[in-house]
Amino acid sequence: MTTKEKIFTKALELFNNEGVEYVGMRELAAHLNMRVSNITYYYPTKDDLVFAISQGLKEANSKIVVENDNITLLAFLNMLKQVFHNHVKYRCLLLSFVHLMEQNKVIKSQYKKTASSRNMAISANISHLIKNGFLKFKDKSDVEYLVSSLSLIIRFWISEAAVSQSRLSVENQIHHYLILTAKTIQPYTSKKGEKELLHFLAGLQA
Amino acid sequence: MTTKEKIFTKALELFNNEGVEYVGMRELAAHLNMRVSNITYYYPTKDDLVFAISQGLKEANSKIVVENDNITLLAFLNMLKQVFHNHVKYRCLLLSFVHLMEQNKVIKSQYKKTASSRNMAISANISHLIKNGFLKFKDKSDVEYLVSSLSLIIRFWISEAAVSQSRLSVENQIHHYLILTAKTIQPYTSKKGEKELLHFLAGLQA
DNA sequence: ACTTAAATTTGGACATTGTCCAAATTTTAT
DNA sequence: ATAAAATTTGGACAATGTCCAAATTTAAGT
Repeated sequence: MTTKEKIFTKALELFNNEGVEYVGMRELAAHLNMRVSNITYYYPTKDDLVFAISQGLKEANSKIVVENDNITLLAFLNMLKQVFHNHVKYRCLLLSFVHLMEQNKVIKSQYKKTASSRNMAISANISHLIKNGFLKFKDKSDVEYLVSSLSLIIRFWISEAAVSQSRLSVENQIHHYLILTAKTIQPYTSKKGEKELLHFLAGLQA
Repeated sequence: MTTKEKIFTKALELFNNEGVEYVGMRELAAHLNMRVSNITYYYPTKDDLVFAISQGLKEANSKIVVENDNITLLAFLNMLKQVFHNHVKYRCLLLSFVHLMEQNKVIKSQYKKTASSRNMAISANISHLIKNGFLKFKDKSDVEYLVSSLSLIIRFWISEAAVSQSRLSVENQIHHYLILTAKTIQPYTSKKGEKELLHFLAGLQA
């Protein structure tokens, strides 16, 4: 493992445990048996380090979220499950989300792209799920608002969990918000869709 | 206006505009034609100042959220609308939400109370809305998850808006998330409930 | 093997932050 | 008018992220 990778890994670990804002460069350096300016050689500013981590999340998610015309509702929900797990691995980012947006302009512009492409990916998947008979909508604008709802849950569930559900294990937190996600979709399912949705929920208990 | 109130007001203004973390004590003092240590006389630490502001939001919301057995769905939605407006007035708090939770233990314990009492208030209102024939649920657990969904939207809509909807005016942002809230409730409305809900949505346009 | 250049690591400096305190000043009460 | 209390002030402190010149290690060419 290169020095740069060691820094990345230890930073992610400490940031996740204590919060990005509460891990100083000196503390990070101490954990690495390194001097501070050695870190700044690879990552000139703390923002650069955070940005690198955000790229890590982006890559991890890009491996999961795939465009697929033949997607099923079950596959869609399982995809979200994997995204949730990635969010746990990179939770420091999501917990400092708005703060990072305000502070770090590179992350902000980067994120805007990610956000809109995610929204489009969700929209596309919803369209496919309609076409494939898993979902049905009375009103066209309902689709748009379902996408908004899902975006909100996906982006902020871990923040909510940190505040309200910290007594639960990580696994149970994920379950809770996956159920919430499924329930949000449920009103728009067809018979076929609801069957898969219930199957997904049953699978969560096992 | 007392010195303490002047500090409070100016701090809220600057915090809202620039973010809590990006307004230093010296900058705040300069805007007040005051020395830093004069602020710390009234608010020994910045946390104390932030806590005072959080109390302001709490009081503002407590005036709105009332227990009412005869509540209608329209009244419930209008209550949420006022809460949303309060959130705009105190947006610095909600934007730094998770960050403040981690850092400021007084705010954290304070918030946990507020959060659970809010959840209970929403739950109580939903129960009344069921009893009064505006909502109906097939599954009992659906109630619990609707409450969770509403909590999530209420708490994080402004964070989402700051990132994704910053091009919209504040008024339009509020509209967007009120519609989202209404759509979240819609699947569980009775005929009577849906009528009021549509009336509320129509009122938003005017 | 020796020299040179590049890459890496180091210690110390800098400005900025929130916090704190003793002294000075203003206000209030007697 | 005087004493006490409340308020305001300037300056200090440790901690933070950032930066830079010098020292050290590594790699490459002869």
